[in-house]
Amino acid sequence: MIVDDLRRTPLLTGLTDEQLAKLAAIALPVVLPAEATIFLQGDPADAFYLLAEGSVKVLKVFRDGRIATIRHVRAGETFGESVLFNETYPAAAETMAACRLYRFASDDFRRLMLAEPELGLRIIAAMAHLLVVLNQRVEELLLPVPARLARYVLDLCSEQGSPTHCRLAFAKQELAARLGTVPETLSRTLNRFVRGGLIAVDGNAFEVLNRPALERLAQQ
Amino acid sequence: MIVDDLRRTPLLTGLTDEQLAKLAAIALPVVLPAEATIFLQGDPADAFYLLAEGSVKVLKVFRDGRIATIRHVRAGETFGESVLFNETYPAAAETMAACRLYRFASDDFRRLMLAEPELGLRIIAAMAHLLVVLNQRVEELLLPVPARLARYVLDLCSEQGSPTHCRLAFAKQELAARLGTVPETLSRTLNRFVRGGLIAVDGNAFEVLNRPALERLAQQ
DNA sequence: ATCCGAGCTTGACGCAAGTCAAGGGAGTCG
DNA sequence: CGACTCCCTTGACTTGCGTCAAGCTCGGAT
Repeated sequence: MIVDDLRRTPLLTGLTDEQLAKLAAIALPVVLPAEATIFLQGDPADAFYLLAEGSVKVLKVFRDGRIATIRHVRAGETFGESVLFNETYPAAAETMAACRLYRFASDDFRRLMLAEPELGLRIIAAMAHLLVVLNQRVEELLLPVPARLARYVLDLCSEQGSPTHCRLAFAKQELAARLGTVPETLSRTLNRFVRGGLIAVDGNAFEVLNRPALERLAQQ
Repeated sequence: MIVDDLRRTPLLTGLTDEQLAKLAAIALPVVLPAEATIFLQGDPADAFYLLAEGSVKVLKVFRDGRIATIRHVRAGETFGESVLFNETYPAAAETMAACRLYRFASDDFRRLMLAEPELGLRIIAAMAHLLVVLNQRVEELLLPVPARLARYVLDLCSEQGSPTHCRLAFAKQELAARLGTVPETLSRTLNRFVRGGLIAVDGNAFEVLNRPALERLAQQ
């Protein structure tokens, strides 16, 4: 049931059943397998998406084939919101796993927003969050790789609710792309952290051993 | 007159006099000299701003004193919009010249937005634009300095309406910060461009001599 | 078991770009 | 007119990180 998916979305909690129903009326369910392209950078943009289940990455592809991941989208989050007032997508999106998502046509959504101002507030909240994420990304890219990695590990821990343990949900090369670097450099940096006693690594599981040092590194 | 300033803002064109009056009612005029700090990164965020006159830069300051400019705000643009749903500012803002600006308290604005959904659309448009800018910034930072400079020069030309000529409105060290680099590197890169016959430089005025080559460079 | 391939790691190397230090205008002040 | 400052430039040096090229490990297919 579409409304149930919408209700489960953090962004939309607190909306009335009536509001959710109106939203559901313009939501187009989409099901995609893993590694599917949802849109490419520069594509004409006429819709944004809500990810109900699965996992998606937003990325930039460069002329020389390099790929940089901007963000990983998790279930319950939206992506492509900027299209509400842009004519092309500023980045590409592709699925990392099988996904269920909902597509909202910008026109429909804009119309609905005028009738339900509350929805506008929600979208603004989503965009504000995105702005914060992008701001972080800009800040990170101005920092050396070890700082980026330290930040990522600390964030991952707090996200997974443990002060010291966390687990990567994807391959390390994926993490390298997310950090704006390459697998070789990630491997070396991780190694240096381990030798320095900052963290312990077991496959995709990380353990923070020296949080203060890691936090110091994250600052720059 | 506040309403006149608002009417001149591209973002707000098309609003009715009544809507503008309501906006004006919650706008707090602020006058600042050059080089004044408007807010710092991490400051509690309870307002965003519309720049009526002057020029402002949004920047990040790092522990080691390095400064990176995120964007230059020109008259008629807003900044700090993300605070509508965030509790702190993600970057700092300071004036580059004497400025007249209007401060909008987030609470006031949110209230007004529910009464005037149209305003929500405008703010969403502003945020969508910001998202595009930040996206560009992320993309740029993944490119080498010459590519960033090439992009900047090309953008500056098109912004100033000439295919070949443009003029920098501020010191070169300011440009270096905007490009995420240092004056020395900018100087050398500029020099290489000149020696390669890509551009001519006279003080703060640039002339594009070989646009195709510059565009190729801008790609990567 | 054996083979294979994907993902990860390691080493050697090169280059882009940052740092440090010094020197050159150009404008402004006394 | 010098002296000061600010901005820009130049040179020499250092280093972080990407590239290229091997190995390594481990899980799946046969």
